[in-house]
Amino acid sequence: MEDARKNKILDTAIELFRAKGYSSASMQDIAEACGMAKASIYKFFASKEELFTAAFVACHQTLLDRAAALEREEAWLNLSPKEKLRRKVEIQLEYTVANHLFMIDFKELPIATNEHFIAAWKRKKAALHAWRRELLIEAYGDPIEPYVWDVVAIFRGIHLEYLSFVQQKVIALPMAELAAFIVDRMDAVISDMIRTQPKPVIEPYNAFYSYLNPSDAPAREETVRRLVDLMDKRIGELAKPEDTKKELQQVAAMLRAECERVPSNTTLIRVLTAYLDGVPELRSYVRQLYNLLS
Amino acid sequence: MEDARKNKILDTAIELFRAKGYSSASMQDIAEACGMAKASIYKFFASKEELFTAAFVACHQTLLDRAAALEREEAWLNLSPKEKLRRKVEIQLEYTVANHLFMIDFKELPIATNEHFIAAWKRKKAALHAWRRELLIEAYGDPIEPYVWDVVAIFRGIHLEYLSFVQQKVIALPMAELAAFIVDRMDAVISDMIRTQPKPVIEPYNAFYSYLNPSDAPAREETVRRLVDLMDKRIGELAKPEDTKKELQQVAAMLRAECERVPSNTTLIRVLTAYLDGVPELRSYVRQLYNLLS
DNA sequence: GTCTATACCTTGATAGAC
DNA sequence: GTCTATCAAGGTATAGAC
Repeated sequence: MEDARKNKILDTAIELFRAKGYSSASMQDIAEACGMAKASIYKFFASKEELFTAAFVACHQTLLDRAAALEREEAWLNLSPKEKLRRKVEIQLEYTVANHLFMIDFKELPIATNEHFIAAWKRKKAALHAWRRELLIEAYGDPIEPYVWDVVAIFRGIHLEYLSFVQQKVIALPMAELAAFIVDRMDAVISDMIRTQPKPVIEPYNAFYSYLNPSDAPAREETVRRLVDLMDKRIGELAKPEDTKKELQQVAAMLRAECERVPSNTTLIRVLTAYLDGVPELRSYVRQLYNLLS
Repeated sequence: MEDARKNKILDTAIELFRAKGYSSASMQDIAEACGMAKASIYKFFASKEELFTAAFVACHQTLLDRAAALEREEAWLNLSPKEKLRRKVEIQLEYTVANHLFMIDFKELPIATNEHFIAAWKRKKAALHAWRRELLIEAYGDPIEPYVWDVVAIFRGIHLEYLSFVQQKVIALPMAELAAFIVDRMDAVISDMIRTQPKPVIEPYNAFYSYLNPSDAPAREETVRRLVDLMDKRIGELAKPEDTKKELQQVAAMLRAECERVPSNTTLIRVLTAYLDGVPELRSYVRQLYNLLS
């Protein structure tokens, strides 16, 4: 049976990657742990990167499967929205504790440049992202729609931070209680947002494309455009003579045009931003613009 | 001037580590970027790990320095507590954007087993952690004291999550506004916690253990002191005869005295802790204490 | 299909001329 | 102090006998 052998390699690889990380877990280690020769692994997986990708995908499937199974349980429909949310958070906590390696940023890993892996990674990331959006909408309904990506971000941030404490084994609490605690905090954040209606930070447009595709060119251009719009608006509010403001706005317009041109003149952009940087009120805009363009 | 050369290596290393990560930035790369031979680097830094540690330390000093500088500004005292908080959050955001590599978990890196690095890492982590606690206490006052570590955790989680969006260049907002947004969300979480008084998840005891670090001598002494205090208090709450508790508290006092003496008698410490370890309720304290002292 | 043995490469680190 | 040249270690991946 070749499948059995392949699965054994995969399971062992998952275990070792989890324990030692990508770089430190060598093919040699995995082969030894499987009780076979290194060359045999290469009969099933063409490279270490492909093996890791397979491990990554297999691991991620688990969470979504478990969440789906939850909804098929008999008692599920009788639960309150909040309790449903809590249950799902609990599952997510448990899953993430076990699969921490596969949840973090892969920026540091050599595999972060492997195209096959990146494709798989993005797919899973998007699925998780959409799933989180779904469960928050289910729990809190339409009112959070305008902020939903901010809500997802805040939820994920809190979740991951507590997770690191769990990882350090300093939380003497069952995951069920931790999940309840997190949900209570989310309650507070969300009801406040619904009441005060702040301007969302993460716009749907960005969340949509960028989470999948951080380096997506059109998305970034759109972001730059919005930032320049904001800066333009801010200039209008400055306590300065009208003609000064007019001039600053012209500079902003030139900057905007230059950013959209392909290829853009980086020297001109530098000069224009340097000019705007002279106005203290605009400095933080300019800085963020720099960040976007670099 | 040897210092100039050393600094050049350090700056280049920081740049390359930031851009490519620890593993992918080779000494070869760094040497080439410096315009010198690889062997020359080894005249200044004994190993790659030491170079990385130096880069890490140099980078971290910046944030705390900048925060300290902020407080010396003239207008500082006239700001409201909330505005002070917002300003500090802004600085932290800007700093963290620039030094992302040095802020993440190093679990995946080979350097995570280097003792020198771990010591430096923990020291900086503890300093940042204490700083965050400080600024939140300053902004919200004593009422948050019981939850302060949870508040810090939630703040850090939200902060890091938004940071990843900044990193992905999808946030069309100056850091000043993002900081204000985050502070508003923290407001909601905190006033809710003050109102509902939930049981904290992260106990001060745990916070010490995970963040205040054994390798930093003064910090460690303080940690030990607080830990013994906590243990002393716990002894007072035991359901035991008064004279038994009295005796246990005497042992704790001796332990405390011995820990503060330099050099301390490790055998005596072992004996004292072993004695306290006989009381089940104190066992987890003893274990952590042992950890701090090892 | 599975093993042994090895080719080949990239690292970090060093020796030794200048 | 700085270079060139080189080493040793450890990694991925493969060739070839069985």
